[in-house]
Amino acid sequence: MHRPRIRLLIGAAVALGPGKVALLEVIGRTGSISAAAREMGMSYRRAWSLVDRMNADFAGPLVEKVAGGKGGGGARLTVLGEDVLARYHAIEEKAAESVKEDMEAFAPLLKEPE
Amino acid sequence: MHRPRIRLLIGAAVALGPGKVALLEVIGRTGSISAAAREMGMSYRRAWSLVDRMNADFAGPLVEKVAGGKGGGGARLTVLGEDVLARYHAIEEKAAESVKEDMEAFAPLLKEPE
DNA sequence: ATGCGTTATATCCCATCGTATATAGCGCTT
DNA sequence: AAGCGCTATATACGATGGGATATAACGCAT
Repeated sequence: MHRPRIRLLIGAAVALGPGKVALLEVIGRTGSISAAAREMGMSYRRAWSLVDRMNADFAGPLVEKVAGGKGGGGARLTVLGEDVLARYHAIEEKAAESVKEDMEAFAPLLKEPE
Repeated sequence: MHRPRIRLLIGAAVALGPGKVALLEVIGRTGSISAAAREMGMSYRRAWSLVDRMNADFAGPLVEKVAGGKGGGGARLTVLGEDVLARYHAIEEKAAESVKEDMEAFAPLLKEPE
């Protein structure tokens, strides 16, 4: 059974979706952009550019980056980053809950992937 | 103010978002894919391919197409198409309502586009 | 039979995106 | 000073998407 999910679009261009959120979480857990990229199977360049875009799109940086130092450096979530993550999850959970029934009615309209 | 929109995802792929929904509505209103494309400022090729993908992704066609005939032919929404549209709007409305407060708390975290 | 406007399809071109790769900069550790 | 691993950045290459254009197929109207 395929599980339809929801992506919240904010404005026209800025969309914080499951992908960026997952990246934020793995960065927070590993303390490194490159480690997160490896774990998620994406190139470092892509992970870095996603982080850069997020840092530019929000009121402040979501990820604090350190080049050089102990272990070569690293990255960690800012307070704003943690906050954004928490609020996103709250929104996602509420939306999923309120829409549960409709989604179940919607699902059978979709073609079953074999 | 940022108004949240909803995008429904099947797994990784996008099943239905604001763009396709708008296209469906204009097709339903104009009775023509090409007329809808003109009105929405997109190429006929793109409109047609979007319709084709939707028809393939759902349990059945959402748009019924007629090549040739009175007025050259046309396109109209199927019963399934109307149903999908209605359910999408219901989902969007409910989700937006349930998430209203959180979105208002989320918005100031975003950089204000000038 | 011809014309009309639509659907249907193919081809070419350009912009965008993402991977892969290479290189530089950084600061702690040794 | 040298090494390490990470951030930072540039370049090249391939894949993808979408626009523009051209052409065919279609079926009703005249």
